[in-house]
Amino acid sequence: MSDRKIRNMEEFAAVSGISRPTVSKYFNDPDSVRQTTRARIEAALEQYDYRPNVFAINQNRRLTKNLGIVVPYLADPFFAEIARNIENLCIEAGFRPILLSSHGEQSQEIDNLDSLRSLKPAGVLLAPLGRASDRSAIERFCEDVPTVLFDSNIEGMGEAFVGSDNASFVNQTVDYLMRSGEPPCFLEMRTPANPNANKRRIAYIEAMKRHGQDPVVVGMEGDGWAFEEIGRQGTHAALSAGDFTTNTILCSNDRLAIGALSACYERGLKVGRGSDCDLRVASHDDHPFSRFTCPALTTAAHDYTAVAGRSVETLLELIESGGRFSSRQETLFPAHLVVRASA
Amino acid sequence: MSDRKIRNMEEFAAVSGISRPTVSKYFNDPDSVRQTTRARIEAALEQYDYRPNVFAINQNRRLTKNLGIVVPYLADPFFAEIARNIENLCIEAGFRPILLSSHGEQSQEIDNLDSLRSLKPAGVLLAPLGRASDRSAIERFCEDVPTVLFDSNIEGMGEAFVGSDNASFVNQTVDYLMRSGEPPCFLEMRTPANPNANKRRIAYIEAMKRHGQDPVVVGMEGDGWAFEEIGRQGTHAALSAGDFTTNTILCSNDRLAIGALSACYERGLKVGRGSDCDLRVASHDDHPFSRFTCPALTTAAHDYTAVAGRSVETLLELIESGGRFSSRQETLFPAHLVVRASA
DNA sequence: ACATAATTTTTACGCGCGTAAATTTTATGA
DNA sequence: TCATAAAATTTACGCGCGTAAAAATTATGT
Repeated sequence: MSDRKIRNMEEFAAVSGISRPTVSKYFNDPDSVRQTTRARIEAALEQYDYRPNVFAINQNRRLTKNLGIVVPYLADPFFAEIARNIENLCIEAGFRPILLSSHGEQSQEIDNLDSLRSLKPAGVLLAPLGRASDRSAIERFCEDVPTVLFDSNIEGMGEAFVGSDNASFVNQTVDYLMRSGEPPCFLEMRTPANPNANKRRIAYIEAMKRHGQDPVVVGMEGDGWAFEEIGRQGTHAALSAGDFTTNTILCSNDRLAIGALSACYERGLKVGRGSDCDLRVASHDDHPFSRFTCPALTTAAHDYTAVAGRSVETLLELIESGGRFSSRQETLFPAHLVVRASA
Repeated sequence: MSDRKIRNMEEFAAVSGISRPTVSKYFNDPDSVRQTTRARIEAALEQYDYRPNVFAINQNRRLTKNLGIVVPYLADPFFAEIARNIENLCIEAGFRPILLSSHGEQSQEIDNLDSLRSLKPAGVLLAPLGRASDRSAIERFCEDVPTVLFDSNIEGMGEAFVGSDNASFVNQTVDYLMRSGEPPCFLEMRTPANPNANKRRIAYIEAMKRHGQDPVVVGMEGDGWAFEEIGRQGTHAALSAGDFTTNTILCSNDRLAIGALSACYERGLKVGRGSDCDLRVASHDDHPFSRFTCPALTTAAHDYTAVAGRSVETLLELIESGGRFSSRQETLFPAHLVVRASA
């Protein structure tokens, strides 16, 4: 390993005794050059550790190997987990993922799309903020860049959507709760940020009617992404007000449920399905932490692997199709019930 | 808003009737051009929504406005939270943060440093993996790019380190636990990924000696970043083996504690400081979720704001100093105790 | 050894922008 | 109104690399 610093491909081509265009060809596909030149280049690579500038590479390519990934809030382990899965799949497919978080804010989401435009990505996987998104900004972006939406659907945006089937989530939890105890009351934020929440509420109401029960929806005040705290305070308020007409609470998502469990604990209420328990709490998402709550949370789980896998597959198909599908594809994966101790 | 698409600064300069170099000057500092030309440019900006390509901008700048941020594992809410703080501070300072996660793997950390090199950042804030880091790769990087380490220190690397004072964390929890009940046993991973863990163990042993007590360190098997699961299984094992000689467990960090609480719950052990409780559990970090565990976790809290703020300040000073400090700076912030219900 | 095909090299331009120097245009003041 | 300063324009080059076309070099089969 020589200590001389190689600043660019020009210098590296010089020390390896090969012309720059051939070196360039090598880096794009090592098999596209003659065996002997490949050996010479790789010998030079061992002496001088040179790697092409990733951003200059994509400056003048017909089709780059960049894939953008945008999630609404990366500090939420749910998105961190799914993003990590997607990133790995992109790398396996020979692409270069660029992960950006919108931090729950519209301005950041717009900035992210703008940054991605500059990267000239081959395609983008976008989980939009939802209610807070600037629809027209996203629409314009989708016109320019092949985009697949995931997790949170916005009608008509992007060439495809991959996500989970909210009705499947709710049907499974409601059915389970109905056959194992009292009918569930539904706990949610009054003004949810995400369209999935609305679909879950509707699915809950439908499911309850199907069971011949009156739906009970309890809304909580609060805005932003501090779901646990909203769930905690909202549950305290609802318990004080006597909003829950049964002993069973079905939360719209796990983070609210974590807050609800916290409130129950603070009030000395025992959660679980035993006869000595005061309440049952169930939820949706199978958040990475929900296995570790006390009691562990009964929940409907996303098929993380399927959603991540299908999202990447769909995007790659889209790219190969030249950026357009004949019609917008929607893929929804069913949930699977994870029964733990809380309900 | 015209529908004509502007592809680059050249075209935008044309439609705004100003020369490209002047437009370039405007985007770097709107006040650096004459009022009338500024008005003309901004009028054009309202008609055609053009924004310079962020990556081309930094291709040939003397000093870019890019700042790199590398964290070892972004799916850990602790790092997500501190990264979010740092990102915001960078933006306020007029810089452009690029956040990368090493996903707990050496190869990814090396890749990240390499990507950053391509971005020609003005500086980098690096929270290294720790034990899994490739020291020489990091060392070479620090030679080329002004770098400040944070959270996890590696002796001699980078121009400065900003983090928390592990001894302060442990002293506060140990002192509190000693004066409020039985002496604590220390629960940790046998082979921790992070140097902070080692410092905490040493500080625990020191603190116990100071109190005239025999330290009891309980090590848990396990590797990787699934700390909750390691904590859960390890606690089960330790409880079965009778490793805890007192009723008080002090965990090395909150994520292990979350797992420990889960194990206690599964065994029907009541955690808290009441007379009806079987165990006390305390910990370190004040992880974003530790307020919502059942019971809520007593812990020593990082001064998130101070660490994030000082890290960014230090990096900006470093950049202004031309990338070198006369000597390596180390800033450690003390913890503050957060007493909740678990101990 | 020779014709042919396959690679490589040379040459030259492009991506989108920063930046420096020389020149021209505008603004300012007496 | 004219000299002077300030700002804008023109011109030209650079960043690190992709890529296309033409010329030169190698490898292959017979």
